[in-house]
Amino acid sequence: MSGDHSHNDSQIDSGSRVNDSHKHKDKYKDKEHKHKDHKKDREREKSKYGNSDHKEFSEKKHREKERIKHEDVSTDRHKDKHKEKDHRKEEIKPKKEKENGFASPHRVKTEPDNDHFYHSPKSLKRQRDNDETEFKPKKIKLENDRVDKKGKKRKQDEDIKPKKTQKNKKGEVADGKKKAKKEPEEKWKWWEEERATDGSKWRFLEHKGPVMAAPYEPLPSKVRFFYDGKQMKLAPQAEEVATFFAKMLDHEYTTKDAFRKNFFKDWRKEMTSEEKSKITDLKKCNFNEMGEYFKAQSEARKAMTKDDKLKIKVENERLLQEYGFCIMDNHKERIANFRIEPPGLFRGRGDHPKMGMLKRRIRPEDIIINCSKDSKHPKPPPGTKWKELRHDNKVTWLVSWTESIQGSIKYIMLNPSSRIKGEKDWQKYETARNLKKCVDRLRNQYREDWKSKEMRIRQRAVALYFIDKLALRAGNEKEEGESADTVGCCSLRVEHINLYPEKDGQEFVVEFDFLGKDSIRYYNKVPVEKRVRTFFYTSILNKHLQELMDGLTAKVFRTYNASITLQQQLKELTSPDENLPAKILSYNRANRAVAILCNHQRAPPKTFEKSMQNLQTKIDAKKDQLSDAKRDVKICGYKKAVERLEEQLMKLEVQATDREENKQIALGTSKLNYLDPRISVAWCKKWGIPIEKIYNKTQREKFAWAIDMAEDDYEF
DNA sequence: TACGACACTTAGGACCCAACCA
DNA sequence: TGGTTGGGTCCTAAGTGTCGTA
Repeated sequence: MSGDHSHNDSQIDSGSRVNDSHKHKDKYKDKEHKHKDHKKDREREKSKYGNSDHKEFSEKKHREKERIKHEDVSTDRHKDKHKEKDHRKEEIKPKKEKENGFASPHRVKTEPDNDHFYHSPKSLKRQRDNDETEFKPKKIKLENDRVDKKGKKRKQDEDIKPKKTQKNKKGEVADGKKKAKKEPEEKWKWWEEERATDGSKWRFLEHKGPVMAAPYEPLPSKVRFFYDGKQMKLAPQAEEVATFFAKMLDHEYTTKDAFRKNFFKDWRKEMTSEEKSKITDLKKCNFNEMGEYFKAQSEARKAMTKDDKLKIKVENERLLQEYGFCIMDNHKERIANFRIEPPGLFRGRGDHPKMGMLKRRIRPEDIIINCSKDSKHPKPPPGTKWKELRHDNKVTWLVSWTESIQGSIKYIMLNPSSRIKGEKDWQKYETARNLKKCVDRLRNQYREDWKSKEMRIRQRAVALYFIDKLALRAGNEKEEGESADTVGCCSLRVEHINLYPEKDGQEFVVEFDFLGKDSIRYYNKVPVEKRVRTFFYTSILNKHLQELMDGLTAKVFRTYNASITLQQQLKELTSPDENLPAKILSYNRANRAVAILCNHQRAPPKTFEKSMQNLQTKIDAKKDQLSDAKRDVKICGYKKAVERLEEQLMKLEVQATDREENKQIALGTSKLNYLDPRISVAWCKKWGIPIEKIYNKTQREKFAWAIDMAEDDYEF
């Protein structure tokens, strides 16, 4: 271990190790490599489909037995090691404990109830026939499909036997045409139907293929490019790439060395040999006229007449209707991204070594189409061919291609509101709920493992402890130089942590300071249990986790801890006598607690200070009005007016608090990806909050399953 | 068992547009 | 009526985790 950890030596156990350099990773690979046990995987795949149906147990309550608070003692502004984004991080992460008793990162931990609480996973088990070779929809059900009512929830053992087919089950394909028309408002409740158990993702898939990027339109001749002060006409290929740069002139990217270097290198590849011999220095290139031209175009677009704007809208709508939906297993489903990514310059995040490289244009010849054999296949644009036409129902994607920067595969897939995504999401939260029932056992075990004689085990246990306690990401290995230098729990290196036997009056403090996903800084100082002063594990934990609980991986801890924190915070923060805005503030605060835990940040809005000022002005004005009204009430008795003003003032103040607290925190990511929506739905039902106050339309579509199935007593 | 390819989820920022306000 | 604001949507990068193969 050659790493520079001398500053920590006094605290570091002789067996300890933080990944000290990429070079040393390999050393550990031999021992801690990933394991594959296919048989086990298959078994897991099977059992995964059946998790507990919470409905069955909603009567039973979990008792909170233990609450471990990990206060965040960190308030220090820290070193300017990381620039840019770091500053915003700096201000939000080391939050002091707030009035709601919440400190970042907040932990609320509960003990598992007895295992009987969770029933066998039959209830979610659904099957499709495996032997049905010809599954062709005779009737396509739109979103407004009618679903036979069979009570609110499926019963525990109702689906043990495989249903013949969806159509048989509902009897709709054969005879249900009229029914479908009768109740057009009713949405398809896929969550009341059976699931495939054979690993297939669909039985029938038909779509129109992707919308290709618009072809390049050469610049009008009046828009000139100058090299070394002299006008120069570029051939279309080089010109197109030049316009990518010109469109970004106002962006900071174009000042960065790596961006310029990568761009210039790739641009030259697109030049004719004559252009290549002339254009040898990016500094001598003048793209200003191009830049101005695009600015003017965008201004013109903004200034278009209503009519012209409407025409564009109509055309977009037409494209959406034509390409934005597919037919999957009898149902029309929305596609998430049906457009092929247009060419441009790669905008990696953080200090990305490939920023500025040319993202080349994707042609039909690069595109793989996936659909049913017996569907109407999408046609490539005239005179072209798809790279491949595939019929793989073991995957969910409709279209794929390989991008030119990292060589990774891009996909067109379905919208979050689709059955295929919803089922997976539901299952994710069920796995997290399974973790809830054994989390204490796991916690006891990793604490035991800290004492292990084997360094490997100690490292693994400490990594798990931090993944659990701090909701860190796993931190998979990455190829050096291929992307920004970011890390997660298992790829932390010595320079990312400091250990203090005592700091700010606390014993055993670990200070984390590293760039995580998207180069978002993670800064945190945490007091830890004594034994945890030392070691980190450098390789994949998931094998171990899999042994501890079926379906358990490192990221399940994030989901679990996020959801349990929301539930706990909602209980703590909601007071029955609060009015609606105050309750929503409480919800947002609970949501915020999770966002802070998961380190979800955003750049403060550019107009933040100003908009806060405006709001304050309004508040002041309202206060004046109120005191005037209070004076008048004595004379004229307009009590109602005073009450109204008080309420208005309260609303404004709540709004200001909420906005201030939210300055650098992004709530959306946790809401969309980590919080079991049934917790929010139950909370809304319990307190009579309209669900629209918590979820917008898109979110309601995504979480339709949860809105339908969760009652006010749902327990995560 | 090691590794690369692949599939899919999670993520923040850009952009658009409707509501609101002066 | 024009400008501003902020929520919602789109975009696509950047993660996690699994699978197939040698």
